Amino acid sequence: MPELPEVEAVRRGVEERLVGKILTEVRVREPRLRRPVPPLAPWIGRRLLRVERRGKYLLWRFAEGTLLVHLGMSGRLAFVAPDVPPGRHDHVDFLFEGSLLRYTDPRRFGFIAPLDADAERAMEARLGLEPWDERLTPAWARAKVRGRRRAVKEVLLFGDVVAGAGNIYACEALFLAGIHPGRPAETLDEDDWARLLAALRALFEAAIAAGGTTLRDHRTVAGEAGAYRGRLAVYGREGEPCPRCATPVRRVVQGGRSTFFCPVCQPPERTAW
DNA sequence: CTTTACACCTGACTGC
DNA sequence: TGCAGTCAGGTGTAAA
Repeated sequence: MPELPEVEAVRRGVEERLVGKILTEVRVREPRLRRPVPPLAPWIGRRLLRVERRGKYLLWRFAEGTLLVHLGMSGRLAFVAPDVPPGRHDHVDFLFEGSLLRYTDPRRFGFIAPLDADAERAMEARLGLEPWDERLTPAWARAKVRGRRRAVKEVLLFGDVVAGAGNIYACEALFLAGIHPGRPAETLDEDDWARLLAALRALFEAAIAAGGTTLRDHRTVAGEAGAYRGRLAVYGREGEPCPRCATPVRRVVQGGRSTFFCPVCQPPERTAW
């Protein structure tokens, strides 16, 4: 589910209500997430200083230590009234001085883990730059993928150039930039990267403003669906007319995942297949 | 180094 | 209705 805009919508909502508050209680009903939920008792009594986002990861910065939260494919965080009984997939409750933040995750692909300095360094080494990082220039991106013949769409998903794009926004950004998803990453010149980076930034900004894209699971922490879905140009629209040229949108499979694109607005040139 | 395969889970949908 | 098969917004590991 959640890509950068959805995680950012959750980050803002959590920060708004919980910064400065103390974690007073944790209830773990189902510890079997993608990684087992660690003992959280030591975190009780700690004050939450701020909530950061890095790619699709949430970093809960406490006065002592950091908790890393990832929502996986179907994870949600939502504020609920303290007397609402938990449902089948409501795995963890966090109580902060009367506010109940509930973690729900039907597929259990998400995780909650302490993040020490070493683990954070390892994460930083693996992860690409934030879309708005000043170091993320067309020249930097081009150098980063030198020698990689892998398709640009798969490189976007891997997230080691730009962090935060998943399947929806990778497809949408390539459409906005007019770049064929199958082009080997190393064939993009600086002009291509300039358009692609600009497209990603504009797309993420618009999607964040709309509260993200809800296909199925995503909700803001207030429980509202994200409104960006209706603005998707190609994702999930196989056979429908391209909004720019009316050519039917095509679907192909790359790395086992669906890719949607317009064969006219995103001309093939040199493709990976 | 790169690429591929697969594993982790449940639920929604399609076709028979 | 039911049942089997397919697909889904994401990592992370192992093997080739």
